[in-house]
Amino acid sequence: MPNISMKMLAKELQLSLSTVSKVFTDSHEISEQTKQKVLALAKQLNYVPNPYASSLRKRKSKTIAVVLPDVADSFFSVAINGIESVARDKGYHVLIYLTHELLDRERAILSEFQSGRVDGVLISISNETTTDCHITDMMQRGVPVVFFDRVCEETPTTRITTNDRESGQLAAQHLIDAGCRNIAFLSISESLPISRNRLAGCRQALSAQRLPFGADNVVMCTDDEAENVQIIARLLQRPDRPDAIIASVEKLTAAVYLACKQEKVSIPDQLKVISFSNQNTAAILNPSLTTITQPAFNMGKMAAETLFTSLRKSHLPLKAETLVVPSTLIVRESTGK
Amino acid sequence: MPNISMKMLAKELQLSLSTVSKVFTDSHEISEQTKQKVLALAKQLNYVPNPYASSLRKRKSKTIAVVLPDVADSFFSVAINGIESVARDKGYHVLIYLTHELLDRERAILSEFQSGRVDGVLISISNETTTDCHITDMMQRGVPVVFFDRVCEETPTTRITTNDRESGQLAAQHLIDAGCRNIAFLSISESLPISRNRLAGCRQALSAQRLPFGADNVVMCTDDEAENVQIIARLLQRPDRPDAIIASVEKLTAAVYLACKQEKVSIPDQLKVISFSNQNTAAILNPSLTTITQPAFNMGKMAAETLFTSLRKSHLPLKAETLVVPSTLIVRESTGK
DNA sequence: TTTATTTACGAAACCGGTTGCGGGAAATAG
DNA sequence: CTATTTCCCGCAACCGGTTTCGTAAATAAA
Repeated sequence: MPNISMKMLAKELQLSLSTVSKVFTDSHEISEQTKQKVLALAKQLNYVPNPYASSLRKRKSKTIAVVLPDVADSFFSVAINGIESVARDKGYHVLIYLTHELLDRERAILSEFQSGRVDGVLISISNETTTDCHITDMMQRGVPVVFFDRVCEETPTTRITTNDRESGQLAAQHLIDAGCRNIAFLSISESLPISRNRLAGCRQALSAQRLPFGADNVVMCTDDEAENVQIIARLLQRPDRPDAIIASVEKLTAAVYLACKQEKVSIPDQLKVISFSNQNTAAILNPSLTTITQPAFNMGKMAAETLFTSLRKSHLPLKAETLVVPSTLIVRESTGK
Repeated sequence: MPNISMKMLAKELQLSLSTVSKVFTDSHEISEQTKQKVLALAKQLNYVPNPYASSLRKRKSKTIAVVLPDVADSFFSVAINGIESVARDKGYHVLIYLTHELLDRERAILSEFQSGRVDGVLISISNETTTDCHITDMMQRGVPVVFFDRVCEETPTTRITTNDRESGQLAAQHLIDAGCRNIAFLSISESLPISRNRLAGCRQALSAQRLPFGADNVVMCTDDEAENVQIIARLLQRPDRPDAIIASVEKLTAAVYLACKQEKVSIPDQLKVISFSNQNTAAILNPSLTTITQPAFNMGKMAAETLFTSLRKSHLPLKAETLVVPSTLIVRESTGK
């Protein structure tokens, strides 16, 4: 009895259920006079239609899923802002799911979407994800997918990325210009395109200058910050200690600074540091951090807009293309002097 | 045709629809043999039941809403982690909505929940929210609500908070112990209990020491960082410049550091700073930042657990009580020397 | 006046599961 | 050899909107 239904509106107004329903779709079959009566009562009773009844019949949920490795990350949380702003605008609802970088969770989450729960999915894959069959399976079931940031390059759908390769190149070039000759690249995955492309760009910049860049220059990090501090500390203890570090993702920043403090390595005198990061504390770090800042809000927004456009005209499937929103190099003290 | 339904399973196995349905509820009315047959085919075809059909009939959605002012905030993003972990565990789905500190949006969002879209709501109110009628309305429609962090103290439901008052006191006492006598408190709202309680604790600590703390010592900030920098800069230009600042929320931290840099005020020599913050960059700021760190994950987790417990036994409404998870003072350099 | 058309609304099927109830067959009891 | 119970399963109503189709009344066209 708590919630009011169309049936109750209909009975109250001596109208049929279907007439009331048609009022809410603003059908031309209903006279203006009747519409006003129904809408007036609906407003008075604060009527809100049951979304699931509608979803069931219309076979669309007006809901999308956002699947992320983690939300405690400036990039992802700002991207959510972008997504939510578009969704609200278009009248969509947003379900959020976290994989915590686990492929199994990612699979389990996506498998639930084969039943109409969502009209589409925005996903940034986990760093364990090297195959895409769980994603293509879902697409074949009719659930459109748009990747953002952490994409699967071979999956035939739209991908929103930033210019990872150019950014890696830009970062390395910036360090070279600052006089660095032995640059270490901190990675979190060998398979993720963002990692690989940023690394590739970095490598390209170095080889263009005929600077050496071997396997030793690439350091694989983990998901555990304390562990990363140790990994970086060992890097700093090497006889051929690097004179610069590129942190390929935001969450490695703290580990770099902490390892430097621990090993008494001074930034930027002994080591220059640049990080891919959206942290708004970059400017107030000690020293302030030079960053490659990704357009998180716009990437989220664009991913959502792309998906909604495809949903509106569902005969038009998502093109297998990569849309690139460029990042920005923000030079601060950590690469200065 | 893409999605398979129970009807298709039933036809394939020469069983009735209801029999198949009962298999999935593990009904005692169905023989073990039949169950195995149905489950085997379901697994083979990768059958996933339509959640909205079920929601419609059972009048429960297995979905909750999380309503937040913003997600680009360490506290909220970590709290989401806590919420999501519990939700996943209990088989619930999480819809996310952002108010951007706008009461109107908060109202619009909640008004949609009167129709069975969600079984319950977790909310942290906007700083414009001073009345709770949009919330009590929803509760009266049968949608349970649990507040977390930014609560409405007078609304008769469960609230999860941290010990804001004691934390404010602790922060002030810590500054007093460090020799400060003229403490400024940066607030973001006159009405939010978190702001008021933190301020009250601060005031209490000062009056206990017979130290003055008037209206001038409380500085109201805005939602715009550049503006906040100016506000704080003006504060630092006062003839009776404070010797300490308490930033009552995380997002004020950067403004404080930037204003100090701009005004060439040295932390902690000329000004000690303590901030309510969950930022993991606190330790690598210059100087590292003393924080009151809130148990974000556990608060989110507890809010979700409380809601789910109430949902499981729906005859037991949520008690109008406040559950307190204590914060931690982490002393670093910004209050040192 | 008759026929064609438009307008405004209702009846009923439908979306895909859920659930109360009824009944036939086999098993146990009397 | 009946009477009762138990075990399995199907029928059908139901959740709350959506949509197709039919139709009576009003209006236009012939």
